[in-house]
Amino acid sequence: MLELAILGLLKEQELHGYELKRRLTQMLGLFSSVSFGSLYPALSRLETAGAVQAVDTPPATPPIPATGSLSGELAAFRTRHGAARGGRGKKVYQVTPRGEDLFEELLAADTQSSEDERQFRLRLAFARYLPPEARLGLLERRRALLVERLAQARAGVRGGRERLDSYTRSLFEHSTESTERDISWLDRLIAAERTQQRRNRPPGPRRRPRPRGVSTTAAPAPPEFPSTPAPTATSPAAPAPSRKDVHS
Amino acid sequence: MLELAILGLLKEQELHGYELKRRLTQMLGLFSSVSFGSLYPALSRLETAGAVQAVDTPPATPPIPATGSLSGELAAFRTRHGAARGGRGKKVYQVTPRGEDLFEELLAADTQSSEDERQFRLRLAFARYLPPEARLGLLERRRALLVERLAQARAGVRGGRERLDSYTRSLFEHSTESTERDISWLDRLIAAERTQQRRNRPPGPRRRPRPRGVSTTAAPAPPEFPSTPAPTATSPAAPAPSRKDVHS
DNA sequence: AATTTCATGTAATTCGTTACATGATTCC
DNA sequence: GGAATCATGTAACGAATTACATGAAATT
Repeated sequence: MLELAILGLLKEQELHGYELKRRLTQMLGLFSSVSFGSLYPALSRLETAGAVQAVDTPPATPPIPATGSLSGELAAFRTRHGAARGGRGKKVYQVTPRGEDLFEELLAADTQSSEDERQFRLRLAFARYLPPEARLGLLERRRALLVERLAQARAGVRGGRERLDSYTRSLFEHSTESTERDISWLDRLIAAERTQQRRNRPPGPRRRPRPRGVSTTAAPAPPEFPSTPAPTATSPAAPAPSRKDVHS
Repeated sequence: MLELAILGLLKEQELHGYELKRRLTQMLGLFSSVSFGSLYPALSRLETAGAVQAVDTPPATPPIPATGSLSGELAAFRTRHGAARGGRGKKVYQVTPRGEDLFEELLAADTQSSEDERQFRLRLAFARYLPPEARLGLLERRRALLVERLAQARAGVRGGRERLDSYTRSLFEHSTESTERDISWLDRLIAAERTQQRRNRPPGPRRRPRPRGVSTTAAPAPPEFPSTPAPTATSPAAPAPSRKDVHS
């Protein structure tokens, strides 16, 4: 998870750990913060795995002005070269081709396990790097999961004998409402995605171009979009195709 | 976290692990599932700590019908007595007085750290066990946190140079909107809570009855409710005091 | 010169998961 | 008597956190 986020940010720009943390925290500001205690080890792992590497910063600073100041020159040396690697200088990282592959792999992996809220958001934030089909799959899996949860939550409440106290009830109602909103938001995204895909593959005589056997783990059954899997007030009337926004 | 949830459920009803898991999963259905691999160890810890204990089920089943069946009697024995504790019989737990204390303690603890969504929801679900002031504190701290996050997210986006692609943008907008809704939901809860507290402590001559020095960790400054900590569109016009629901 | 902020890292701990292993009960 | 379900537990592992330790650069 952290690896994916790091690689994603590093793809766009070379960064060092400290700055990376700031961006992650802000980017994940919508989900959570990241601590140095997890960031640096993650960076080390990635470096060991050959997914990222410290860049040789070309000395934009005057190349050794030879001021005679031993400590100054030493500091400059440490910052830019060897010692910086092992010592305390700033280490600016970049992704390697190996890292690009890893990124793709991590992004495509459909863990779908618990604590997926962050996972999903993270993947969506990097959705532009996904092939269109995988993108749709991501959105649809998420939608299915939310619909499922909603149904279960409602069943649980209806099945449960004990009436809830006001706090639990309020929590339940608010959560339910939020999930419904999430679902219809996903519906809009999915609709936009479909529109977009139709536009880019316009005069295709075959409706479904038979998905090439790439990822075996995802979507064995066709999407079957508007056939509300749960009958209970899931699709909010109409998907409201107001926003026709296309990525970037 | 898990301990708190277990104690809270066990407070209302004696349960065994398997059933506990089912209820937890459903209750946390709004947040997440729980695995046996974490549930049983948690139960063991609580038992070791003397917070819960296996109940001596009074033999509602006919007390040893003396059928001559050795294995049958052995099984019955195991289910109800000694061996059941160490062996494989159903173990029904109840909270001890010690456990009640632990529950109060865990519930009152204001961890406020990361992964607090679940924490907050769990605490709110048990809010009826909190003293009114602590309840208000819980809601207000949550609100403050969301407001703070919202402000930071907006600042981050405005500060960031790179324009976001459509997915990130949509994610950001949706998250922002959700958070705003959460905040105004909290506003309603807080307002209801205040109304409720005024009603129960009606003709008090002193407005603020000088909080007794109990918890040092929370709310050193007075609540200062409607003074929007972040100026940016936080309070949604009016708190809309439509629902006057009081707990249970 | 001192303090703050930037910057990198390690160690111990927390809290949970998945996978595995086993036994008891119920139903066909 | 065999399968599904109920029920309890252990072992190995995972991902992140907090606390600690250190040092370099910028600011006052």
